[in-house]
Amino acid sequence: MANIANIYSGTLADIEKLDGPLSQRVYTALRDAILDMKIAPGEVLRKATICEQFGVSRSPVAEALTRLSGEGLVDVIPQSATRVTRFSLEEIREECFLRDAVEVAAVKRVATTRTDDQLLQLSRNIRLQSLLVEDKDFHGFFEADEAFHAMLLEFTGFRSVAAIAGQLSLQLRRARVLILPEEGRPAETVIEHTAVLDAIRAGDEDGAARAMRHHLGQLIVRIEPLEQQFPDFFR
Amino acid sequence: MANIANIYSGTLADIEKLDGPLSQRVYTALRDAILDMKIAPGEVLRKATICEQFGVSRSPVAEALTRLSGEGLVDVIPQSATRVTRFSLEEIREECFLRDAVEVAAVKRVATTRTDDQLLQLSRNIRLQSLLVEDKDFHGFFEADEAFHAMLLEFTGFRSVAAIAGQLSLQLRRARVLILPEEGRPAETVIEHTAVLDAIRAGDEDGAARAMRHHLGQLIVRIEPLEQQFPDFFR
DNA sequence: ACCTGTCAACTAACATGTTAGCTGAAAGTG
DNA sequence: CACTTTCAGCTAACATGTTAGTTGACAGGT
Repeated sequence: MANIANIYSGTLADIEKLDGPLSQRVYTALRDAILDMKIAPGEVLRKATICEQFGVSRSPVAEALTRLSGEGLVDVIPQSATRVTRFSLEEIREECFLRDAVEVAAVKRVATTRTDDQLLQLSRNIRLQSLLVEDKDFHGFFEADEAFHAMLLEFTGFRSVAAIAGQLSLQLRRARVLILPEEGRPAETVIEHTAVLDAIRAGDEDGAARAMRHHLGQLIVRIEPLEQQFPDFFR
Repeated sequence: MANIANIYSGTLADIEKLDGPLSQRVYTALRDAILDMKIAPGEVLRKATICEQFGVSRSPVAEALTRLSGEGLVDVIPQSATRVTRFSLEEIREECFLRDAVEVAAVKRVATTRTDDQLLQLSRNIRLQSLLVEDKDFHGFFEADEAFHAMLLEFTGFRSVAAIAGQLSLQLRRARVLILPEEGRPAETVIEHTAVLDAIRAGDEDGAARAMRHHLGQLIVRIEPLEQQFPDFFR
């Protein structure tokens, strides 16, 4: 007999397996679940329920929710409720703009500074992407895709720019989970990634920028139809 | 008899004057004090002391510190202490890179989309900057400078891109307070802002980008010497 | 039937008691 | 004297009791 209050039960990671402070573990578990769309946008998160599920008191849960709220992953309605943030196309377009600005700048820089080792790592990653597409391992492909972009950001020489830039486009990352299974898109993505890498290898700053801009531009046109497809997830 | 624990007493805004939840008021007061360098980098923030100063309990203070920690404005050392984050040149260079990426992208866009009203607002702001420099009102100038950049970001048409981009360069904003009184710099800044505006008015996308890149590039060369000048503020 | 005020139930927000982990000084040891 | 070890004191972290604001259902008036 499924309890309505526990509809996302079992989708949360076991915090026993993580280490560090309780609040950190609760935060990580909730964040992962939200980013992977295991908890639907709009769904209510009750402090008391979360406490029971993790077997912890309200303090660490409150802290975790505060952090998630700061990242825009949950909406706290004062004295009333806490919900997983719904998508807003306006906000997603903004994130696309920012992501484009940062990743294009990164790729221009990398095109002029890249080392042989970096080129090797990137091309290895792309070969991995191809294999995962062949195997139809979409989850694995998603991770390799993220790793490709993260590598480009890291290769700017700014150690944690990838982490900071990642925080800019959390809604985007979440929305991408919805378009993952779209037929043929992963294969196209690999081609676009390859174009970026080829330009970087050639040291062609502007070509790399154009290739990256084109690649990122594909995302928003695939996200826009989601508002019709999943109206409940949007506000 | 000044209490050592209260050395930043009186620099905190009176939370009675703010509204909203207590945690929000505490957060705002602390954040403003940190950004304005009224609490020095490296200074220890004791929960108990803050509670006394604001006359609130530990919960809202804890929540405020959690949020500040998420923004990188304070460092929490588990079970030990909470300090105002020290500067790191590495991190500041990163923020410069990100800020450059975002603001150059913004200015390129605005150069092709600007309306007459927007041009008017920008030129009004620059005239205000000139007046404030003449009056040697550095604090006022600082605010007008920030407003200029915020306006450019807003004119991209992405409503809250200014707010999000602002979060990217909090350390930069804090460090800028230290270079404020540098002789002659404000006057130069006005000239650089004018160059940006002129290019935007001319619809010269690349010229605006170059002008903005040059302007932002001035910042890091002025920040770097601060590490020698204020060694205690750096880690 | 349709507003409209009241109120009970539920939630986050706040206060406070308790625990666990770090830290640095002092005592012990070679 | 140097190099551990112990331990008291302090801090953030966690648990839990209490308050206040929101919401929606329901009663009563129009």
